[in-house]
Amino acid sequence: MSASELAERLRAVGLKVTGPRIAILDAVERNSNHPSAEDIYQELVDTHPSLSLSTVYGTLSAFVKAGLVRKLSEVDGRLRVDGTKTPHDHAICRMCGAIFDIEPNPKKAPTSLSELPDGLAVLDVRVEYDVVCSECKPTPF
Amino acid sequence: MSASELAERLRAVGLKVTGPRIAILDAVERNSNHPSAEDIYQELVDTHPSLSLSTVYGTLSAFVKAGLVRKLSEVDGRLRVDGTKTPHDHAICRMCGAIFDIEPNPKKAPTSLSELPDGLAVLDVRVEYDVVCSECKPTPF
DNA sequence: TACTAAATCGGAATGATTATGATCTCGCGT
DNA sequence: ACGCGAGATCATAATCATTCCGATTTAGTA
Repeated sequence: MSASELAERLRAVGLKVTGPRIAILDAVERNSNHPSAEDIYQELVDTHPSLSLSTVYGTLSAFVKAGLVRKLSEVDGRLRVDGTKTPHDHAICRMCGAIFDIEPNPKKAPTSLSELPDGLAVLDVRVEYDVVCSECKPTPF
Repeated sequence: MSASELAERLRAVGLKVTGPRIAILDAVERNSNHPSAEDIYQELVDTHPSLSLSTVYGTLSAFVKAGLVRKLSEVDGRLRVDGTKTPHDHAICRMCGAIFDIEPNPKKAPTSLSELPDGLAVLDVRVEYDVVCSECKPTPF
């Protein structure tokens, strides 16, 4: 996606367009490995030497609030984000930390949002499977 | 639940029966507010003065591995556990951190385990709604 | 082009969790 | 009942992802 298209995406959600934001949004959407803040920083620091890790944290936080990226549960104590456009579920291996994308079964979606009680305004839904992947299978417990 | 019943539960999953473990299992199952490790420690330290916070962490970890309690996503950077026997979904207010129990709609359960690809062995499933609760509603963003 | 609020930077501070190593104790076998 | 050994507990220190801070820079507007 070109820089001007990325800039337009930022404007569309009311965020100022800056160099770091374009670079980070691009990196998050390009990286389908559910990167951590540190992952993104390491991926960008070569081409953006002045980038600060604290900017990555702040920018990701702004993106999550704006709905540009989704936040996963922490894995191994690290925040992980998902910048893909089509929501899907995740399976997280509790042995090695690998994250697998799981296509949600549309007929078996989680409780539909309108059925939630009271005045809860829903920002996002996460469906996560704690698993042991085939790599780690030999000693599951 | 009596101490001997709690002890039996521990034995059933292959865990040694100790004073701290009985106290922590009791506290987790009694406390329906999805407590953090610190919450449990504070709840028990008066009656168990020698209890160590690190024991609470280690014991909770053992309980999660044994399937006695479930782990939720971190809220405000803290681990939260759920010791109730009947699994249910959760709505987490991202403004104030409150956690609400959501009764899952049985007709709309998440992807059934047998449909997961490959050799993934499923330990647990989490369905979590990020919400803004009615208390925090006025300024949702 | 000047102004202002917001964004960025770098480093220090925070704080939940984990690691460590020295006791203690449960559960088993004698 | 007693002793043994593996595992549990304790107290403290270390870790490290994340947040906070004040100073500086910059985007967007008039």
